[in-house]
Amino acid sequence: MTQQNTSGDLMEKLVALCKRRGFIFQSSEIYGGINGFWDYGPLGVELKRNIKEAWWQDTVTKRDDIVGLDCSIIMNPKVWEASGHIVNFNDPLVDCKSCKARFRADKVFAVTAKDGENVLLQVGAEAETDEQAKAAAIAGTNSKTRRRVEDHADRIAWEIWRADKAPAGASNLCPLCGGALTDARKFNMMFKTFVGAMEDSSSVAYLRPETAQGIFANYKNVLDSTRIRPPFGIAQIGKSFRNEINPRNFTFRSREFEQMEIEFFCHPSEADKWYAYWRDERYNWYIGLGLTSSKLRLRPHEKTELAHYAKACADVEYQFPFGVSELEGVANRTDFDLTQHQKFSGKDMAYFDDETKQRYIPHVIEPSGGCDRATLAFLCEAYTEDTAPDENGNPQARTVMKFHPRLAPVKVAVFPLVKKEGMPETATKIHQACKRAGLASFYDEKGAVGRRYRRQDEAGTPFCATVDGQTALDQTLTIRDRDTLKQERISTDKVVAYVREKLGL
RNA sequence: GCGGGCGUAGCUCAAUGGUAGAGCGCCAGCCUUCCAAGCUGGCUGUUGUGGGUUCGAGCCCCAUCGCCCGCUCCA
Repeated sequence: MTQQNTSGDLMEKLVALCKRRGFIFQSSEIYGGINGFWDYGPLGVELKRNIKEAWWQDTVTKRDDIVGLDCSIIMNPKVWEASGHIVNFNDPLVDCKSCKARFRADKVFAVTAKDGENVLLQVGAEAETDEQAKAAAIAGTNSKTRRRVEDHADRIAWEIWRADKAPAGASNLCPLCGGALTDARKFNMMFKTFVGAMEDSSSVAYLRPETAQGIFANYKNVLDSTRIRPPFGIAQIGKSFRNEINPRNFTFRSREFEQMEIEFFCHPSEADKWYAYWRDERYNWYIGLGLTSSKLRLRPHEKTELAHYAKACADVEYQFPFGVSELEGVANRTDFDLTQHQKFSGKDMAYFDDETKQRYIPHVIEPSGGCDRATLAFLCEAYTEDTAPDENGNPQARTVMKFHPRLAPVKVAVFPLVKKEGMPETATKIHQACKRAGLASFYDEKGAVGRRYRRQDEAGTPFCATVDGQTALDQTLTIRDRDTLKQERISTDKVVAYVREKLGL
């Protein structure tokens, strides 16, 4: 409890800082906001762009076996029929909490037989009517119970209800394993819209709930338009939409979010190998960008946790202040998706290997990461409170965002120590040189230099270059490290090279 | 979705049912030769929104939106 209160404070501070410094705003805030949607401000958009750029560099640009793609958000609705997203869209469903089986709520009944206060029988049954449910319940029980029910038929009180009409507080039972079922609900998780001006059933379309299906739908196009061959991957970054019942935890569960997904196609016999490869590769990617390994976990899914299409799955999880939650899932989706699309589209999805003369539908390993979740994790990781000495040498509280330099929204800030003696002019020139060199640079001459340092600390700027009295004499300035507060004197014309080297560029 | 808490200036918070305030920040200047607190002046509100009660509502009532916490959920 204490820990959660502390954590809550940390999250509150982070949310406040994000708003104050322009990382993240609530969407449509002037109209009272809208639940589950968020905007990235000037610093936030730079941070998020840097994360996406790092991902693209590391998964596409630096590799020979992955190509990129950018699909439309709205696709032919048949895509979602094939993927399974649209199944039973309008029917209330219940899920078994134990065995994960799913049923239409109007086809599952709870049957209870009571002899006075004595419950003889309480089961779930798949059926169309009350009578069928009762019959199924009797048929499914053991012979002893069946005899008691039949012998005392006149004393037995039957309670039978449909899963979507359960009395308040009553829970339904799984017809297969006897486990508890969730409440009945509609899975209208996809945002629905209409293509064209007419709003009728023939024009219904959906905002994609994942970018993956666009990749599967283009798998043939990529094979035919490039000379890439399995094992190979297709990567995409893009927005997806899910009408989450309960958005929560700042940007963590949003209704509009950005995904970074790879679908990696390989021979079925190599799927396990590639699954292990990508699981480790993706886990290490986050560590390389500064998430500490003690807060990062790689958690393999239990068999019962696996979705129907997955043979194996592991989550990269991060210990957020509000709990351990998923950043990315790496799944072995087998040939499920391509087979589905082959079935629904009638197009052949098999790949013919000229060397082995073998024809097969590739299996797919899917590393699927949440860009906004990664951004939030990097924000949480970066948030640090420490102390720095003030002008009298007394320690003062300091808030600093310790972003990995590669992700920092601003790479370098350039200051004149004081606003006179030509220092602003010199500093401006250096600032301009940094910008020309492609470094995100910020110029500030307002107020005391200590205040400017602190402002940059909150923005997470790794380096501050300060022009002082000595600059005019020997063309050197001080460059200050965000984390250590240490300063070095370097030549004014070395600022770009210095920052680049520290960024690892 | 259920239960609880909260919503006042950019931020943190005050204000018996009776004239909406403070600190910080921000802006303009001054002073400042290296780590936020010096000086002068200035800006800021349909008290989340909509109704209702009242002579009078930031305060009481209802609804609604949003945020936080706990359950639930996350094919």
